[in-house]
Amino acid sequence: MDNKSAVTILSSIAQEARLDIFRTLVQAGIAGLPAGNIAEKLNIPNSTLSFHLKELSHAGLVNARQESRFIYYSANYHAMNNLLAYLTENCCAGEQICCTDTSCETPQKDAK
Amino acid sequence: MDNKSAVTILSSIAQEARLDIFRTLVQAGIAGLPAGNIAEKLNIPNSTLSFHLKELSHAGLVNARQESRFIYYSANYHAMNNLLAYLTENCCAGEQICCTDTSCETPQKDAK
DNA sequence: GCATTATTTCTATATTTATGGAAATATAGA
DNA sequence: TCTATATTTCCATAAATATAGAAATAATGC
Repeated sequence: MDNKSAVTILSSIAQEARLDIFRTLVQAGIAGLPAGNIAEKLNIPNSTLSFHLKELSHAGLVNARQESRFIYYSANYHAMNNLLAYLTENCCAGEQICCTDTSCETPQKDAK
Repeated sequence: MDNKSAVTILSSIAQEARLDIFRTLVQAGIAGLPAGNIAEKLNIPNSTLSFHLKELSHAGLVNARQESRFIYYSANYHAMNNLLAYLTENCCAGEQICCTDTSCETPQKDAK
């Protein structure tokens, strides 16, 4: 992943409504949820939700599939996984400094 | 970490110049770099850089320390670590679906 | 205190992003 | 085809963010 696509993906979740939407879709699992269902659950007007869903799918973080009259949106776990890998690689010195357990602190020396 | 602070941190790196700045600081290690050094390296005017550094430090992603006439900025690895933990926990179904190796795909069923 | 260097704040401007009502489009059943 | 439902697009507007020159502030050495 390059710098620019990382920014695109980050931007897509760097917004309260959209982070809520994405988290909701993650919870919903691979089947996803119809747009109206998300709108109702999160109390977002349809047009506003549509705008945010477009941002998310443009970034590749959500997938859409039509089923009967509904459009089901679902989280793209793979894309999120790629983002986490990018951040770990490029923004955590490849896990050498920033490890995964929360007790991890910045080393005092010999950080290589 | 709550939703709002996650958005604050995500916003702070969801911008090309700032992601560049942060990556540069990660590479620089715990000693960090003086502001002018970053500006020169990334070819960003001082005032613009200052604006971005403020965003990053407001989000808690970078630390600043004065040393002589220079202000050294450094990456806060711990904060980035917290963000990754939040994303893994809340946006990857707690690693049950979105695991860490890149070959990982979304499961077909029994995602629990 | 003065000059030099480093950085920030101020200011104006340009650009992007978010919001939501109303109209348009799409799907499907009677 | 008509109707109902689901979702998107259009549009205007409001708000937030980014940019960078110029002036202001801070730290240091002479």
